[in-house]
Amino acid sequence: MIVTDQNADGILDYLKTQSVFVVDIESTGLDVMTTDFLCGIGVGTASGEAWYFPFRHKIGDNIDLYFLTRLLRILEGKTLIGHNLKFDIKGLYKEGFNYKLCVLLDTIVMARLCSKIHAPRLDLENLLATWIGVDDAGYKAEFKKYLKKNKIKGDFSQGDAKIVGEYCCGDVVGTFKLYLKLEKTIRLTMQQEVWDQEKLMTKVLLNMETLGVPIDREYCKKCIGTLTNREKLLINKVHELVGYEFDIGSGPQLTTAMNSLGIHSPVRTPKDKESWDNNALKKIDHPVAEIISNYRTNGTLKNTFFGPLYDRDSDLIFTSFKNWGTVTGRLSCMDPNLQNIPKFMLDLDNNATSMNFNATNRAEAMESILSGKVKLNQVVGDETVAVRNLFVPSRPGSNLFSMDFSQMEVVVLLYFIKDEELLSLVKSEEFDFHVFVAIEALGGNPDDPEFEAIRAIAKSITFGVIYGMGIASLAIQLGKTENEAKMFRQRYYDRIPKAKPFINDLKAKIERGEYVYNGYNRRYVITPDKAYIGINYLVQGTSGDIIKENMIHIDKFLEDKKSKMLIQIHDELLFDIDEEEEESGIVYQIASIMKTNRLGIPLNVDVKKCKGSWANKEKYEFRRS
DNA sequence: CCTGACTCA
DNA sequence: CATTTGAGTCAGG
Repeated sequence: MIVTDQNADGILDYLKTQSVFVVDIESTGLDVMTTDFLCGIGVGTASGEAWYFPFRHKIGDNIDLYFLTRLLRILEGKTLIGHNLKFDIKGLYKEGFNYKLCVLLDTIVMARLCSKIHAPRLDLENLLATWIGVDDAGYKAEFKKYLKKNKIKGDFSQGDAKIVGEYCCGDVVGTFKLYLKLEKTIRLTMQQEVWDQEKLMTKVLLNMETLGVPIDREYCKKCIGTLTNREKLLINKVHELVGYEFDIGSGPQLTTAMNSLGIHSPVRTPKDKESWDNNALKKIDHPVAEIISNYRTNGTLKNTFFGPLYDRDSDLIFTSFKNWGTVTGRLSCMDPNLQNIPKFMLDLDNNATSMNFNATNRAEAMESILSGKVKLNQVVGDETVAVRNLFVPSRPGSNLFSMDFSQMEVVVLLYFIKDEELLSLVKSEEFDFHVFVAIEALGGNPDDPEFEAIRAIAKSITFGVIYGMGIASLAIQLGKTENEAKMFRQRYYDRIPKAKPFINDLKAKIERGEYVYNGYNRRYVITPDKAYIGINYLVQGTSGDIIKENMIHIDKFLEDKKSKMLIQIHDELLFDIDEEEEESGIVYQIASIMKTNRLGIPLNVDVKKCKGSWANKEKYEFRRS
């Protein structure tokens, strides 16, 4: 039902008597934290009724914004159900809504918990079709036709208030049906524990997402200039070496160019074409290989990181986390993804060698500078190009702190296989598991100059085991033959005798068709042909749920503080810490929370204070109050 | 093994 | 002609 200025009072009076609501906003687009804003709100109650409050439609009747304020006051502190609810709450938040006392129940998170497939389609239309029945989603197709006919992309304010409103009410009613169905399914699949945690996570993530992550746009702009100029140099260089101009980004053209130089790749893609990825390039003994590699790195930094961050036109970056994005239960992060910010930095010192040109190439590089194609002072600079340099404290009185678990997945694996000896060793801050394996399982000697290489093998095997890696991929990873890889892994299993039986039991269980539950009772449905993957889900997913448990407690702890939690990167949390609160020991207290989890897994936390930016981390010694 | 973003075909 | 899709590549864990 569409709300009008005439009936609004009566409807609001009724809504005031309710405690559970379904909400669904319609907006001008998806960037509700920045440029977009809501044009109407759909609200439903447990009775199965729904009302649409149109506020900013270009066609049809809107109601007075005064009713928006009244509606928001009614919704505050109540239980709100929604599909991808964080989006809707952010839209309301921009209108002055305070969600802090609400209970937030997101059907998209519930749907992921209930899904039995690897990559379920979690849009409302699909979920209604699978969980409720095809007929219930029919109104969606009808509405899509309307959008197409009127050339409406994502801005629903261009749609008629009545038509958009009826559609929105359909979503609201559907979402409530879906909620009831999924709520029951969660109980039947015995995932109440992990669902209880996810409910709280929705609000924690909202707190992070509405805060924004501050960046240094000045530095960003500088880096884009540097990278743009360096890109021109690198393209010229490749073209000179090949002898003609072409698009380095085009696979077919690159193959033709390389072949014309008599170069063939030792590596093939899955489609049996010549592969030119970094792994292939480093095996090619020709100057062009390194230039292409540098060109790619340059392009990645410019096109994936600096450019898009700068284009957001703001000193604050608003990301969105997905607590429904992965099979395992980890978070993922998008628009922008702040979980894959490069750790490396590009060093550009004051001459052409900085661009990794060798002696002969340097002369030619200088030539293109001298010929005026590129000005030297545009290319060089004493700044270092590091994406993490962009991430800076929110204000003069605060600093970024990075806190990460040491060898988290290893410890979680040890917990599952119940290796008491190693669990007690791993409690020590100094204990390095990979060194242990290198010595005890692989017979390495720490005084041997080769020891670092042996440690690297140990590390690869451990990850291989945790990832459920087959022997073939392990061999590739180690750069050894399959027989050698098999031998290394056998020694590993010999020294950690509980690992193999645990993994085998898990596989057998999956092959019998049984479901796997992680440490927080998150269910994994794995088909027998993918039984090897169970160990990965268990370890990665339990780790993901541990840090979620920590985040909920940290969020609560920081509620009345100036310090804020900014980003999660799987086993790391990034904070903006107020200097006075730092003095009174807040960092120690956060670390203590992180060391505690309901499974009693003994995790150590590395604390680093950032000097200036995220790129500059120093080990932090606690100052206890 | 788990992700997301960009580019070209 | 515009839009969608898959493949390839690369950043993180």
